Amino acid sequence: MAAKPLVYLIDGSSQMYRAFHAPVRTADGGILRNAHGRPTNAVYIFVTMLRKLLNDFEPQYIAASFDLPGRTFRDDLSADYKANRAPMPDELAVQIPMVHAACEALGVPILTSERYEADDVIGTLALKAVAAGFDAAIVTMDKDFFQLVGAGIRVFNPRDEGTWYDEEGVKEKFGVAPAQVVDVLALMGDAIDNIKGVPGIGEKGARDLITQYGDLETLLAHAADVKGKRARDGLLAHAADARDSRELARLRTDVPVAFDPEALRYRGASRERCFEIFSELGFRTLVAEYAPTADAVARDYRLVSGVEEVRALAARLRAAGAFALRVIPDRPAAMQAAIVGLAFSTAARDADYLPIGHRGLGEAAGLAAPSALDALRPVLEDAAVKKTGHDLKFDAIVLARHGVTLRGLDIDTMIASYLVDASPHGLEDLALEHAKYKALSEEDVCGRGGKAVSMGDLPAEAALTFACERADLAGQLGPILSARLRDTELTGLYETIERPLIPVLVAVERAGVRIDRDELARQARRIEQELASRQAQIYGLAGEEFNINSPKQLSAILFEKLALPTLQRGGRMSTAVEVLEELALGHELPRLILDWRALAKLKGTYLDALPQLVNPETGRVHTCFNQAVAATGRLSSSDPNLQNIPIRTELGREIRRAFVAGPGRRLISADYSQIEFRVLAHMAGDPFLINAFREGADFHARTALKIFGAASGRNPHELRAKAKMVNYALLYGKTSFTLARDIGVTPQAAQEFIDAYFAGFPNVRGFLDRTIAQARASGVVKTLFGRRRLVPDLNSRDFQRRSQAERYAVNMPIQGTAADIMKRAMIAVHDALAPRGDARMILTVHDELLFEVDRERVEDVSAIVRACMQGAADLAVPLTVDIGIGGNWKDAKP
DNA sequence: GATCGCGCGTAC
DNA sequence: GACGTACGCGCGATCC
Repeated sequence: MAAKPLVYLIDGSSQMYRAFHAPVRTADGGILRNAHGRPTNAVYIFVTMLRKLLNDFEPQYIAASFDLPGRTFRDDLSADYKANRAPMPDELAVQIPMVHAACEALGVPILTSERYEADDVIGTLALKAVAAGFDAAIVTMDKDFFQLVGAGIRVFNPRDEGTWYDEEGVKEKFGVAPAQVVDVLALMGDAIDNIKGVPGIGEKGARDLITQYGDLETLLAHAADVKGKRARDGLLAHAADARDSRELARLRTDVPVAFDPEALRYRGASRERCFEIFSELGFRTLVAEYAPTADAVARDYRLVSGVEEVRALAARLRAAGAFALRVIPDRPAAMQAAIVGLAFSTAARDADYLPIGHRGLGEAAGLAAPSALDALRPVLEDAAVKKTGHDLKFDAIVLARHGVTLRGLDIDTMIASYLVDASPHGLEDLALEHAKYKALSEEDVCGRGGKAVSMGDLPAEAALTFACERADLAGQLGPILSARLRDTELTGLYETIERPLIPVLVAVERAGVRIDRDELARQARRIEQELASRQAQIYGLAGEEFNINSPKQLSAILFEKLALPTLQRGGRMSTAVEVLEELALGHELPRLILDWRALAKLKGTYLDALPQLVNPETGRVHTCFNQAVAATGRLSSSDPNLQNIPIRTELGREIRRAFVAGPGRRLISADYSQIEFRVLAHMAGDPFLINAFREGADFHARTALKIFGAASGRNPHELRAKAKMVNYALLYGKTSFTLARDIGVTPQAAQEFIDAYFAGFPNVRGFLDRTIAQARASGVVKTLFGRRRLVPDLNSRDFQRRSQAERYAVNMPIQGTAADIMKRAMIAVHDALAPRGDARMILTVHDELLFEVDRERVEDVSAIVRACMQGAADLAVPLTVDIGIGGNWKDAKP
């Protein structure tokens, strides 16, 4: 017998309700929302479920049924029906039209009824479908539907991997046959829908009684024989309620709705509609999936081969006066990559690809790199010919390593996009946002995971479209983002700080830092011994061996086996340092764990990792500075991160001994002193703070004096330490609660410190209040140099989101202004040192610059560095710079 | 076997 | 619930 066609009937309203209440939270603890702050969590989960269903079962017939607002026949049956149900939350109600739209877009027809609930529509259609020779699958998590199972009808619960229920499944899950389900529901009632049921009978009792007596009428007829006084009394007194409840629980199967298979035929998703509504909803991965590809767009992407064609290309680039480019590398690290090819675009949907390093089988493995680059060098190095790209620093570094100095940098679309809005700004994201189509990803071309190959392993023809598209898109996006910069008054910031910084970072990354690998190896050996001895002690105290690095295993040992007090930190058994510090007072083991962890961290993150990142070409470590990551405008460092090398503990600081100057050279470390507090003093215009800095006073001691008074008679060192913490608390928008925990006083006392601070510095309070008020009105906060950060949540009703936004709002202008100043200093220092050739900048760590300098030029260079850094901004307070000199980074710290 | 989120820890 | 900005390691769950 041929299988009958199967129709899927989705219980839309209940699926949506459950999707809304699913315990899914975003990182900030709120529910999912789109860019406009509209809640989208229920839509997201519903859509995920629906797509999985469509994907897994490829249904031929499908529909989703939804309730409409308003009375239904059940309200007429019982005045109390659903009286206990809270009204639908607004945040769910606003998602209903979006769920409907998503169903339509995905090709799933929607069914509603004025007078009946979605449940009843589904019940009726299921029966009619069976009568018409179909099988039916009811997609729901609601147990009420078990009553319909049998004779071609099954229930599918889409939760987790999904579960199918036939008659046997219902018996197993619910304990009775489908025909008995209504009777069980009638007895047990439903508190949420306000179906009364019978007092004294719960779920288990109801199931047992119906199993024993077969059905409700038989049970009621024999009510007097029922064992158990409560159940018996309940049945005798509430027979009528039980019968009424049964009618409420019974799904109607006579709703006036026609079963029209053609109306229920799955229509397939509409790419355009899905792209449109998922864009509106802000579902990035889905937007990417349904985005149009560029196939439909007519593009002229050409492969360049032969010396003549390269010369012609160079001439065209020069004639154009400006172009977009992309270097196609054989690996992601700029300081190691070889050039596989170069892509150029001088007009939208038009690009050339010059392959030079393909090992593939294509006829054009490419020109020899030197001759191709020689032909292009004049135009690449000509500052009068403007270059656009996406992450120009990368192209510039790779080209520089191949002997070409990229000049005439114009628009970097990655940085421009980041300045406008720090949300994702990969070229593919920007293509979707601005060009409205899906760009080829490297994965599309090279494969993903372990099977991925390098661009260089592909024939040139295979890389052609990808490469040309990179340059083409950058070229198309350039003017768009340039206009966005103008609209947001960021052109000046871009042109005076971010763009000139690119060649500085190119130089710093290329210079790299010399590493003493022997020193690292010595330290690693010493730490290994320490680790081994502590490990033995730890296992001894624990009474068994376990993985100390596993928080899970560790908490099992500490809190279960040794039954140490679980100092609650947010309900979870944390093994974080504060917790272990406290436990260490009562037991020997936590201290050993802390020591072990500190040692393991040093070894794993620094001592073992750093030597592996030494570049074989240069013998140095070349970190990558990312100019488009940090929300405040700071630079970040990765591969390796050289901005978190230990300094606070003596043992950690030792690692800095391995960062050394080359022969005949010295390291100069130049730190801005208290730059963020100076920025605060300036921006707040506080006369007392400004004077403190002008007089060169000890800043924290001065604040201590102001907020605690001179007459308190307490230890001034202690007061200074407390004032320092209050100062930092202000910078980060800390609350009295956390400040109290940090400085070991009550929250009330901490609040008094904060109050005293604001009383002493009324301008600071005014500045912070003003910043938040302006941000609330405009949605952005700004630094002194015009850098901005979006803070959309300042008007959120959610206290937590709002408070977080307020902390962002007060912190960003200060941290960001300090970052602006440092960037200006870097440009100035670079410009001053570049022509000399006796000194190079090799690191930047937020308020510190590190230089490697010829030994006999140290004094000279120190003076230049100091002058450039101190002159990087004209504030109401002086900027001061502390300088230290040494053969390694540890000794050079002032 | 690769990937990803989490807990934790380092810096400023 | 409670401190801003980053990056990276090891673990272990999950996906394939």
